[in-house]
Amino acid sequence: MSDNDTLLTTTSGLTTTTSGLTTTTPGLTTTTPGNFIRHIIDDDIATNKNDGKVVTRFPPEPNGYLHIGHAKSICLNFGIAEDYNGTCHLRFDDTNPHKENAEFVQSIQDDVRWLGYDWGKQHFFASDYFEPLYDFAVQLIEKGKAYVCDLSAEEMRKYRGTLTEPGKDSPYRNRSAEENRELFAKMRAGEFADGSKVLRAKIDMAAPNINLRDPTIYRIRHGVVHHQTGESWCIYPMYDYTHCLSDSLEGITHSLCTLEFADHRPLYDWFLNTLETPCHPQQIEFSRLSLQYTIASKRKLTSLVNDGHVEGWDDPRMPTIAGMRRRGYPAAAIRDFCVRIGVTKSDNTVEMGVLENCVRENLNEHAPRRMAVLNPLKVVITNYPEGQVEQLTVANHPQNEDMGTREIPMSREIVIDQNDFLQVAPNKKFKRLVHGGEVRLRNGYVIRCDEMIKNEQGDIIELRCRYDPATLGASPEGRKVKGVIHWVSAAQGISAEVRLYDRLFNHPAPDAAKDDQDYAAHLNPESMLTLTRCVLEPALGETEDGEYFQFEREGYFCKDQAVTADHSPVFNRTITLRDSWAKIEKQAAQSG
RNA sequence: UGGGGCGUCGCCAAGCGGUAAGGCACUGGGUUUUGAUCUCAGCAUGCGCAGGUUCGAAUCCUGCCGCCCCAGCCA
Repeated sequence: MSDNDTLLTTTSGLTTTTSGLTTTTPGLTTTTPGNFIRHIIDDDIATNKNDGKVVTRFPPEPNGYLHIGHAKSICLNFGIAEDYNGTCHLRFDDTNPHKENAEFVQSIQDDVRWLGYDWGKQHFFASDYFEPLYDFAVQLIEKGKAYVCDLSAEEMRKYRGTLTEPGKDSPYRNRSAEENRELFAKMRAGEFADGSKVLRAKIDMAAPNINLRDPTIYRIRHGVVHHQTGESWCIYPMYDYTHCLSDSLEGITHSLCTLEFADHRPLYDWFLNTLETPCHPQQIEFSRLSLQYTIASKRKLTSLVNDGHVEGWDDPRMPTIAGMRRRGYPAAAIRDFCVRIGVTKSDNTVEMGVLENCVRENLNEHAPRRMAVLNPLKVVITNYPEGQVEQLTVANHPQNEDMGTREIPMSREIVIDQNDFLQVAPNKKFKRLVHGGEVRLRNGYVIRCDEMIKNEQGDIIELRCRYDPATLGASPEGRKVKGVIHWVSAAQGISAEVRLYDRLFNHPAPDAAKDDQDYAAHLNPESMLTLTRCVLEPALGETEDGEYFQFEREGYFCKDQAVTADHSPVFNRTITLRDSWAKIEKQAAQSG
């Protein structure tokens, strides 16, 4: 995959439910919407092409972490393999040791596995084929279809011609097979300096498709230690040459890649037609994914990390798989997203709302509910017995009894969120607590605010309220209390740090300006807000990293691996709850 | 003035000659001890434009227009 690339893709038959065809293949029933690639495969199976087998592959280059665009490709390739009872290989396209490393190889494996896919024994490296690839090159030379060229990179560019003018033959184009074989052997033996020679396919310097103007297939690279092959090679094959042959060697039937490789297909086919190979996979191109408010170019993601704009590849604001995992996005939500966006050949930019909807939908169903106060305001219940602590039994999920219950303590002093109290209601739709008004404590009693205590600056620092003992699990007598707010008993609550995340960029297309500089100017300065005085209900005291919850009325949160200096837990806000109040507030403000 | 790809609702996306699926978003109603969830309803006489073929065209033909990709010894 490329440097600027976004890979993309969709669909998978995992646990997602979407409308669409229900295909029953031996052993499994899935509901995965069809797409043009699946239609092609259906036809191939109908005509018994490849003996009805389906073998795909996900071929990342280990030069960075996987991002949401790769998720599309992973779901497409592994999803198809699953649905057609085929296999999907994980193959690292590691032909450029200069940019690749073992950390990336590891992270890619972790991410694919986390997404829910298993390549079984089908784990390969293009570098596994360096020896056979070398032999194929010799075969090309013997057929008079490749030659060693001494032109410099710059000269080669001049000889290549332009988009509208044909190129011209290299003066080295007609070397004999013997001479080429000898020269190529010396290239491998390390007798030539970097850049002094390359091996080129001999095709057609006047081809309208520039990829066919005698493309380079081997270059010399001394002094780099390849993460898999060490220093055993000083010549490395190029992508176009390596990919098709690797596919063939592995018996891939359908080689799915992104649109920009469509121009390379003639080359893909040329190598396979020219050489004696095991099989001829079919390359099919689909469009990459663009997600609003994010960038998906590995080059730029790398610079976000290296320039310190984020804290690492797994920063919760990053559109990387690792970042989304740490942010708390469930793998199933990402898979669902990949199914929903579809697979086509048209350019597309998906709105963040689609991904967010997938995350909320999944979390709403699976996240246990808890109460947590992010911006605490002390409340003393004046008529509540001093020293008394009640344990209230509350449901972990309002719509799913199977998720059980938990106990939450209630006492004379509690904390509520500062945003849930206003001295005077700003409009008639406001239904939280106001001075002199009533509100229900979620899962608890109805309280009335009698008094506000302020500091010298006039800030409200404490509320004095009374509770109605008859309102636990019951409506109050003769009046309606519409508002419900969350709270935590002050003495029993545990302190925590909560990180509120927002989009990394404040421009829908930070990538739009093609120059690599611009995107940084669109970084959202408020993409992370850290709250350090949060109070969580006791049940949140023992949680594992990665465990997620809905903090009622606030959003979905996930326990982070970090811990504060005083050993308090840290939670990341995955996403807020849908907020129709924000809209009402705006309208109310306009209409009074 | 080269080659390749693409244009169906704000964003995705079905459709493959028989009279515009679905999702997200949005709007309005109902339920609700999360302003959440859930639920009901609405949301393209129209498929880049213009002609043509046909009883019938988003689907076929012709011609335009627009957008994306390609001149790495990157993938």
